[in-house]
Amino acid sequence: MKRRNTPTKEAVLNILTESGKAMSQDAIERKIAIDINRATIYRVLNRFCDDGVLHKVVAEDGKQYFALCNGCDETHQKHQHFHFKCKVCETIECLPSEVNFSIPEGYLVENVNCVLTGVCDTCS
Amino acid sequence: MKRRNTPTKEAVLNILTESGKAMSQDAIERKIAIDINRATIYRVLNRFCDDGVLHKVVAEDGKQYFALCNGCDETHQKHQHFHFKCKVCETIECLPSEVNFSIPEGYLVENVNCVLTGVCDTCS
DNA sequence: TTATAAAGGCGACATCGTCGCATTACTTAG
DNA sequence: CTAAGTAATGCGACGATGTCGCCTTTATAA
Ligand SMILES: [Mn+2]
Ligand SMILES: [Mn+2]
Ligand SMILES: [Zn+2]
Ligand SMILES: [Zn+2]
Repeated sequence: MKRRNTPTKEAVLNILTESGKAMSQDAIERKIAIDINRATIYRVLNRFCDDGVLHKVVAEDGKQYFALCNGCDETHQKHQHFHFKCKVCETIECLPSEVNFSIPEGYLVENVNCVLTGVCDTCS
Repeated sequence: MKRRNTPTKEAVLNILTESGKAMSQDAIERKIAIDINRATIYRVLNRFCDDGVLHKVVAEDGKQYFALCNGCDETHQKHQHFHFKCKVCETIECLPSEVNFSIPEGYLVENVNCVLTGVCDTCS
């Protein structure tokens, strides 16, 4: 299963790089120049997640948002940082703040999904 | 808008009290004795959330889970504790571990949604 | 250039949560 | 106790989301 380079991959990655935020499929589709099928965008995004290029966040709206892995922990496959979703501008960004928690004996944590919702600095 | 006492309300609250976990609409519908419409269950749950009886958690599957407010923040605005979802038994529970974070200047946090996913002690 | 298989387009599907509207039933005033 | 007022419910429908199957297209290497 070797990856191939396609215009779609490149376009999606460019959008996410330029924005610097976590974006949903529909936001990417709206922002992207070329016309890409919805299912294809999801497949591209999920492939990037599998390859450790992106990571996925599920917000309170139940939607999936995808962001570049900048300094994410690759060895543990965890992205243990907080995310912030502004309810005004609707953008989601990765916060530098790390997630720290304690769990009961015998529990095994495999993934972390932490989203704070509110108003960002530019919107307040 | 005064609340009324109905068999539906009571049944839903009983289910959630007995389980002691956070439950989704479909799980409640499956567990409940009487037959209640899907939309009605959601309306009951959302009303309970408005009244501060329940709180809502969105898991990585994008679904909403509802749990009793036991010792939640008295303002009923924030429920700043972690939640754990076992990928084996699919149950979600409220953890005692509080959510602590630092946020950039000018940001205002209004809600917290933190879900850890993995395997619980009974399933491991 | 050609064979191989990864990637994309398209349609379909299941799920989830909400809404509008007509009906039911809880509450309370009388 | 009865009846009016209105909260709550049932039902159908809807839009949004994410995935899958199948066939076609295309990137890549032999
Ligand atoms: Mn992130
Ligand atoms: Mn909780
Ligand atoms: Zn904002
Ligand atoms: Zn379990």
